[in-house]
Amino acid sequence: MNLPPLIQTFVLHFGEMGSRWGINRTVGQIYALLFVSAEPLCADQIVEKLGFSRSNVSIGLKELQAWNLVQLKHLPDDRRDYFTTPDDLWQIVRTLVEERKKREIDPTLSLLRETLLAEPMSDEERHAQARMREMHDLIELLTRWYGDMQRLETERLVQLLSLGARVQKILEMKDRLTLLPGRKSAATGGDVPDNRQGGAS
Amino acid sequence: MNLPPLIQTFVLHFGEMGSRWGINRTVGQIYALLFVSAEPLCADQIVEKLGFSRSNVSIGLKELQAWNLVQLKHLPDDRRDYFTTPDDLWQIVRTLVEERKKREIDPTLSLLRETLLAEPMSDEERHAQARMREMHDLIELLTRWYGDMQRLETERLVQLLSLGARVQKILEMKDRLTLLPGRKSAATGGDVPDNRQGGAS
DNA sequence: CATTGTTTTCAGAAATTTCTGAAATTCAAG
DNA sequence: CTTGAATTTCAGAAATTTCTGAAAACAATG
Repeated sequence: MNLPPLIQTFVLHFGEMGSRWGINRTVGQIYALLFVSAEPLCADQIVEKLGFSRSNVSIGLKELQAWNLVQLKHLPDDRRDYFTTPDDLWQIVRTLVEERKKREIDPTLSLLRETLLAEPMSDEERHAQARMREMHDLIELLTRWYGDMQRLETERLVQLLSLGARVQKILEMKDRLTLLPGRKSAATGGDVPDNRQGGAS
Repeated sequence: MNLPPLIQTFVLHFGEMGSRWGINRTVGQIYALLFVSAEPLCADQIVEKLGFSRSNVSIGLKELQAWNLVQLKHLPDDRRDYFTTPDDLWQIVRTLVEERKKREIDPTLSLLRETLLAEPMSDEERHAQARMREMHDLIELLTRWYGDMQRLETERLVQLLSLGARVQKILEMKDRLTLLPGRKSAATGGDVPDNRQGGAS
């Protein structure tokens, strides 16, 4: 591996993290390298810097492309592909979540929905189904929420996140406003559905 | 594998999903099984139902305990350990996120912080550092937000999530209120402004 | 349509992870 | 202490994943 120490540390760490998240170490390292590089890199440069075989890098890049995590660039008079990561970190996060959802959450939701249609043949299955329904509803709630957040402009999203728990205060304020006599419910577009989950523990 | 079809489907799916999230298939299946079971199960029952070796189950259960994902129960006059998952799904989600944060996010944040202290030796490193700072700040923002959410009571949290994008509307309303002359911004954690009959749509 | 520079594919090698059975350990009760 | 039911450990087997080099495919150029 042929990198300045600072970058090497980072790259190794992300290889490690990647593998804990079900992403192979090579791919994690390639991504980390692209992420910190000022300029787009081509496959051979990556080979040179990380010391993997050419084919390994090729497969890794293909995988990153399949995840929409890299952008392709071309230099004039050079037909090699050069790769970068988006400048906008939020864009990266969005893509990551989106892809993960597509591959893991959505299929899980489908499976749960199907399973919930089946006729339980025993109490055992009846109980299992009830649990699956709880899970289904929870995932759906989270997914809906995510969809809403995904649609917000980044600036608004950051605003909201920065607010953190203080959003609570504002909601209480809204409660008070909407409770005032003679006013129609304020700009909420309706009341919050009672979506309570789970119970005692 | 010795399970009713409905449950088997679920268990297999979660084994699969587990392995995509860096959790081994066995552990995923054991967890799924416990999750849908009405009664606590002991290791031998799990062996019987899933058909893994006894030792494999033992290791899997140990791992789940290390992740705080299962609860131990004891039946009177039986010294075997029986395992369940919490009834409250939100509790499960909280634990999952918390553990994942502890193992992956926190170390990453530390590494980033350390890396940011180093003196860059080249433009290459300087640029890398700038990228790492962006990443650090983003993760920290998300982590802070998560900490806030974690602290909310489940009921409040669900309320907030159900609100989804509509929270926007409320914030706009709040903006309008706080923009009225003579008030300081409310987003700083101060108390809630008293209600003016402003122009909420 | 041959040449050249480049990327991709793929079969098997290497590495890693997971799983097993046998032995060791634990611990409550006689 | 011993016994015996239960759990854990661990070395190696099995399975899976990752990685490589050589060959094939591709695509722009003359």
